[in-house]
Amino acid sequence: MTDATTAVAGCVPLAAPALSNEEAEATARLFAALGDPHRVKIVNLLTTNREPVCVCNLTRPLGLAQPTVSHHMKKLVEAGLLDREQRGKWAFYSLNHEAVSKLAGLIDLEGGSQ
Amino acid sequence: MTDATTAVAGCVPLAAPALSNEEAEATARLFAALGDPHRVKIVNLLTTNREPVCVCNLTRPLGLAQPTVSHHMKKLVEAGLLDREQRGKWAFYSLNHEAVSKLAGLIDLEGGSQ
DNA sequence: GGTTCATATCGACCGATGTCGATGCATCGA
DNA sequence: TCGATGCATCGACATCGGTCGATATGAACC
Repeated sequence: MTDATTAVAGCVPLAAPALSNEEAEATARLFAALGDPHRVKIVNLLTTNREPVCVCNLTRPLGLAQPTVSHHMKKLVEAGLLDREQRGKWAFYSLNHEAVSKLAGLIDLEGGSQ
Repeated sequence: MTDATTAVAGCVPLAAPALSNEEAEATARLFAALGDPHRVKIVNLLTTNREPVCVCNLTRPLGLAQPTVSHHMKKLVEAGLLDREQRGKWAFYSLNHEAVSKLAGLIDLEGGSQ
C-alpha cells in the first residue's frame, strides 16, 4: 500500500527536471536499500519464491544471524519494497510489487521526460 | 561501451533464479552507486542536460567541494553509469545510456522471469 | 620553462552502517 | 501457567563511506 512513511513515497523519476533535495534523498534511500548484497539476495528470493517468506527461512540461505536478517528486513520495509505480515509467531515478508514497479519507473529516463 | 571492469557488467536481473554471491555483489554495487543523494542529483543533471558536463559546472549546483565531486564522479564511472572524456584541461562526463537501460532491466521483475 | 587552471589523489576526520551476542517480547502448545 | 519458539531491539564493535584541505598531475598558454 506504500504509505507516506516509506522512501518510495517521496521519489520522482531520475529524468525529472530540477530534483529537490528531498526528492534526491528519498530516491537515494530507495537505491541504498538495494545497495547491500544480502538485501539484493532477499529481494531475489522473494521474487523467485512468489509466496511470503519468514525470517527463519532466510537465515540459512543468507548465512547470517537472525538479528542481522531482521535488520535487513526492516530496512527493506522502511524503503517500501517489502510488506510485513504477522502470522502467529512468524513474520512473513513479501514483495511490494507496486513499489518495485515505481522503482523501475524512476530509471525510465527516456520515457520519463523526453 | 560498458567494459568488464564496471559493476553493471556483472549484473543479472533481480528476478533471475538463484543469484550467486558475485551477481548479488555486482548488483548491490550498482544500486549503491545511486544510494547517495548527491549522485542522484548528478545523474539527474546529466539526464536533463543532454550534453556532457565538466566538474567545474557541478560544484556550485551541488554545493560540494571539488574533490568531493571528483570522488562521486569516480564512483559513478566505476559503476558504469557515466562515461568520462578528457577535453584539454577539462573532464567531461556523460550518461551511459546502455548501462542505465540495463539497470532498468534489472528491476523488471515481471518481464524478467515470469 | 614557468605560470595558470582544471582535475585527481592523498590523508584525516567522523558519522553511517553491517554484524552478532544478549536480551526483551509475543505467541503457541502442553 | 510454564517452557519453548520466532522475531525485534539493544549494545558494542569494526568497517565503510562522504567530506574537505592540502597536494600532485597534466594540459594549455605565454
